[in-house]
Amino acid sequence: MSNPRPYAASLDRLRAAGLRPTRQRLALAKLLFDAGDRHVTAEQLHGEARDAGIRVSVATVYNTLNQFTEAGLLREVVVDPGRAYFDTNTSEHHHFYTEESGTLEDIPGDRVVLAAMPAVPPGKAIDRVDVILRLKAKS
Amino acid sequence: MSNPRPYAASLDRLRAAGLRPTRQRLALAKLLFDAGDRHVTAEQLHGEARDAGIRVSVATVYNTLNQFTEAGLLREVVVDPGRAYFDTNTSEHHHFYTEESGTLEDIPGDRVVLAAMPAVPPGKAIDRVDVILRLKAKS
DNA sequence: GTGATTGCAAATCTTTTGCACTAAA
DNA sequence: TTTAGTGCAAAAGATTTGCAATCAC
Repeated sequence: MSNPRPYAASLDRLRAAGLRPTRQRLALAKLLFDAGDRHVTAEQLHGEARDAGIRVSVATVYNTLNQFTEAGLLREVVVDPGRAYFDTNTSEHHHFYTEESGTLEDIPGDRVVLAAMPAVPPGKAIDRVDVILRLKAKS
Repeated sequence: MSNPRPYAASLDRLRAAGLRPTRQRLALAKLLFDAGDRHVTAEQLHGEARDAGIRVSVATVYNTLNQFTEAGLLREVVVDPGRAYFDTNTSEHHHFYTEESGTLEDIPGDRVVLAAMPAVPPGKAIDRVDVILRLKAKS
């Protein structure tokens, strides 16, 4: 069960992104990417690091999440004004969002298709398409 | 050009929504609904009220926007973490968003169709579908 | 009058920033 | 070494809240 090089994957990932593999970046990368697809807020990730015995400041968690996003390792999901979510799945896909619990869930990109693409204003191009299906408890 | 009852429409709107037509609610309603479809932030609306010579506190602008939203007079559009937009168009439709300028533009609901509706998690129902087409300057 | 609404300032929450200190290369 | 990265605390925004004063009914 014990892995002789628990940070090998995170190390490669950071090097490939051109980010210096520091202690805290390695630890955060491990928390983020070793568990499959995840959606986290800065506060959640900071709490997990804390629980795992990793000393990281909130500022560093924010900085790291932003750097990972810029490097293409993460994607920001906007579903709540005043709270940023980060998604480890950077491929084209969409989201279910349950406001009540603050839960995000992926929807594979091929399950949602725009049947008609509206005219884009002149001089502009589509950068990204976000589809959010907001859920509530069934009545 | 001068209207003998400039607040008549706003008055009816507030009464229909069950909101007491106070001075500030009437003034904000007029700013919001007399100019057709609009997308505003609390800060923008506060500035407009200020320019129009209406004394309203920021807190009241926030409270009013939230009350109008709860009453179904406005719809909140989430496109930016850390800034809430309110849309006077409450019918089913979607949005173009240009992050660079903070500009929102409506897309009629019938111009965007989801070709395949993904399976909704058990016990949940779809409350709303938000489609955001993020724009950038054409390269 | 009486209860809803407002204003103001303070409080809260999330995120960013400045700067001295630490660590990676 | 040299420079990037980190921690901390302070700053910055956006939004909410508590409470006395004010207004609609």
